[in-house]
Amino acid sequence: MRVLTDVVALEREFDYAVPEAWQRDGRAARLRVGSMVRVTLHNRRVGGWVTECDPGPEDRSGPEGLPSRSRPPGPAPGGPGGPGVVAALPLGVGSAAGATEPAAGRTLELQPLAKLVGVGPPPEVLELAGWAARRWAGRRATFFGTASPPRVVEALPRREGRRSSPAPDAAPADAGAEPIFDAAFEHPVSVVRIAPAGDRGPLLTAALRRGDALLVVPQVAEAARLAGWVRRRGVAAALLPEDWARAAAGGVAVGTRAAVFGPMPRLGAVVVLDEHDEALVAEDSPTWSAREVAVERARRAGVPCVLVSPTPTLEAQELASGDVLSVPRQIEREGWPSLEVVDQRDPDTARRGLLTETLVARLRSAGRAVCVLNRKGRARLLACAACEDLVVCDSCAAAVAEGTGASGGGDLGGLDCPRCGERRPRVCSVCGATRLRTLRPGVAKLRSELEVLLGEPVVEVSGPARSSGESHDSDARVVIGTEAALHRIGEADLVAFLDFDQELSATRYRANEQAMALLARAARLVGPRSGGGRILVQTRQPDHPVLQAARDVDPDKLSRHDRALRQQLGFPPFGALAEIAGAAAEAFVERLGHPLGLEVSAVGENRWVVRNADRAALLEALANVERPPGRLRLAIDSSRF
DNA sequence: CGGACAAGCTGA
DNA sequence: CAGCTTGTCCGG
Repeated sequence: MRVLTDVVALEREFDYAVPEAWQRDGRAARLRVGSMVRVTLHNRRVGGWVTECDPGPEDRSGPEGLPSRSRPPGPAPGGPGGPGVVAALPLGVGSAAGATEPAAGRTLELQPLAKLVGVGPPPEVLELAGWAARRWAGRRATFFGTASPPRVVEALPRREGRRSSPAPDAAPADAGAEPIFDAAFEHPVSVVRIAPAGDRGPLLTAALRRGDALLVVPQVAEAARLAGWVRRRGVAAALLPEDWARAAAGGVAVGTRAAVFGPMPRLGAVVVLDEHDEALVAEDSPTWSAREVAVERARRAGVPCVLVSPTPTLEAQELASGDVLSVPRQIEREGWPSLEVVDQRDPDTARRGLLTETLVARLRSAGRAVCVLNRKGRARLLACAACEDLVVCDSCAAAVAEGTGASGGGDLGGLDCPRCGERRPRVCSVCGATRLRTLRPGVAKLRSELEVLLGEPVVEVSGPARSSGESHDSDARVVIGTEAALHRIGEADLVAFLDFDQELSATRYRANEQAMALLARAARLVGPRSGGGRILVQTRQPDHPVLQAARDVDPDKLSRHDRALRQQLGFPPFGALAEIAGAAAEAFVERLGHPLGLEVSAVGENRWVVRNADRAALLEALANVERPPGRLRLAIDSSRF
């Protein structure tokens, strides 16, 4: 048995013997490509996946995972046309060496497999994972892990039958628009644009008609809701990752981004909902995109892939080679709220700062309202939770910020002085307390000012996750917070962006799409204009392409604008860029060298950005670099640039 | 990745 | 030169 271990840094595969006892007790018969096993490696037990059952005689150099000088050029590991399972040699210990093979081949006594853990990803998913590893220059074991069941699966259950055929479409409201939903499934890849409050039911129904559909959404909560929706229509649905075994038995499957590596045996179609949502792209390296894996999976299975969004990304449009299917304009328009733009350049308006007259008037007359003030990044000011003293630098007295190199979750990271670079532990130097409070003067001050203006409580909502302590978000009629508030509030009548220029002026190449996505997110919160849903945007750029597109309910207008720009500047999806960081970054960049057209720039200690207008060339070059040992973060097409 | 083992460093 | 640290190699 050839095995890829779960030792991520180890791309090489190793061969193991099937213990005699396994032949007798039936375990040998359960072994197949994808099976999860434990093996002995260098005096320790590690997990792994069977990648080949009949590896055949091998020359001593063994299967190399990485391209190496000694290996003849051939198909990439995991790629199409990879090693097929060849002849039927009897499974067993040290299957006889082929007569033509070098004698060195089988003199090695193989170690036995240590344990059969359970069922793993099916072969076609392993190959897909291998493809993804190459595409995002990551390790196969990482993706194999993503594709594996969350808990040990000893055996697959029987497939649950459809309890009944899908109910006929119960919502004939946009019957006139329906043919496009079926048409979407007649192409290998298509993009369907449906307004935030538009009805995705007919599209999903069309998906279910294709057989075992895979439905991918950005958020966990949404996956659960969608699975419920499918089940209510009389169709059994596995919710990934929990129902991994059930999904492996067949049927409709629903899940978030990792679900694109789900074990479904008879895919009929793949649908990605809200494909614009950044949650579909892994934040940490490898920065794989579920949208793209979905397309590749569907392609390999020979089934259609439909990418759905109120505001389709250029990436999606490229994958579908251009066309965006949409409902008639009037219907689409109805699925967006009304948009009001306040021009902050107006002198009378400007005088009031962020709390403009229009804003206050709309907040007064609205039902539930959410004010969004984006203050991304780390807190600027910290105060001691005990003595309320401002935390300042010991040597220069400048206000210190949260360290940037901190490990993320750890609150024991240091504090960095932005002025003199001094670093110190995260404690109050006056009283020694370790609990510090972040001051976000922007939001805090506005909250109290707004409270005075409105004469009623205004609650600040912040932080990405709702912590158990504060559950009173929903009590106040008006809340204020960062973008996170949009994810924490379920419903509202009005969303007001107090300073949208923060979004519009961001220098990230995807800034426009991200700003539009934010409006779409707000739109879903407040619902259609017919139900009173409205969005208010304060800006100094009222004619910005994003706002024009939103005002006209014409997302394609923005796409055309952005496409031209990105094409010209060589940004994804036309050119490619990658961030290379970490201790091993320098070695990696060195090995990468300077292939044709490659632009390499150092952007800090141990950090490089490489770009190439020729997208395929850069991806290929990155995939072919033999990974140096050490920590390496490789973010391909990261949207942070 | 992490164990094994070799090469280098320290102290008496 | 033992005893320990640091570095490099390699795994079936």
